[in-house]
Amino acid sequence: MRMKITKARRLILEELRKCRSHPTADELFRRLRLQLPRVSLATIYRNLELLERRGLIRRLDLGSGRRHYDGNIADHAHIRCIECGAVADICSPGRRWWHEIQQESGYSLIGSQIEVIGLCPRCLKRKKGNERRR
Amino acid sequence: MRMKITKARRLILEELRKCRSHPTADELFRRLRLQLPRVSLATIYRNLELLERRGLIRRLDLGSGRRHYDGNIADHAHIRCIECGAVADICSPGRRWWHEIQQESGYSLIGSQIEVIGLCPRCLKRKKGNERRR
DNA sequence: ATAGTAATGATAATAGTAATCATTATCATA
DNA sequence: TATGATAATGATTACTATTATCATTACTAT
Ligand SMILES: [Mn+2]
Ligand SMILES: [Mn+2]
Ligand SMILES: [Zn+2]
Ligand SMILES: [Zn+2]
Repeated sequence: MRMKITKARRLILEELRKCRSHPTADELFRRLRLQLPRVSLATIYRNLELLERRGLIRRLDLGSGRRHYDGNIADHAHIRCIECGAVADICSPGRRWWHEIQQESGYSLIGSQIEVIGLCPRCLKRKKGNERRR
Repeated sequence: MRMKITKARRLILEELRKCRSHPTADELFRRLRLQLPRVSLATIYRNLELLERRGLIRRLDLGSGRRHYDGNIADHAHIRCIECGAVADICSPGRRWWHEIQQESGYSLIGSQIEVIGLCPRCLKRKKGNERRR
């Protein structure tokens, strides 16, 4: 089954490759409607699934209830602010660790989903300010 | 608000500490009903949330659609078989990496959720067998 | 034993994602 | 460029895991 290049598909991939914000399906839907007003949310989901299966994008199952999508398929991990939800890139733990777990677990490794949770610099600052004020 | 020790709560924690299989809420529900036939699924969810907030268990938001729970709160990561869904323990990447990302990202780190995906030894074997047969 | 209140069971509500289906758009071929 | 096969779409519904609601029950400090 070959993949046709449709307007929605092209725009979704472009948007994901352009932005660094790891949007959800709904965020992409709202952005895409500006250029393609009649697009359906179902089209967003279907294309995200297809693009992920083709290895053109990454799907992030963070623990926030909604999935995030990433146009950057280079090896990297993510950090999410527990306060504002922002998702940023971080570097992965090294190849060393990867080989270790492959040896120890006996699994054949396919991919990884590594998320670190914390407070982003902005929220950290705000929280500290609030504490001082009390 | 202090936490009362109820039958359901005690049994959930015992089951999670005993088993190594990282069950979902529904799996726990079915197991608990053998000992507590009138228990409600809502009770399972409420207790899991409470126990997680108290730091007595861990909640795993893997990319499988359902959450898994872990009675082992020692520092470790997880590996999930993409074929059969089995979730096993692996060791975390080292403290070194943790410090690096704290420095580089500027975040104040709280926790991490690290999942590696692959094929478990059993599924790997089965798949190889099938290929040979073709 | 009792009073105060946290927890429960039953059930409805929510929300994100997936499925359905008639219609439309894409694209290899002529 | 026109055509035909079929992949993709929009609109809508269905599904499923989790959360909220609320009257009733079970804990526990006194
Ligand atoms: Mn990223
Ligand atoms: Mn574990
Ligand atoms: Zn933040
Ligand atoms: Zn397996």
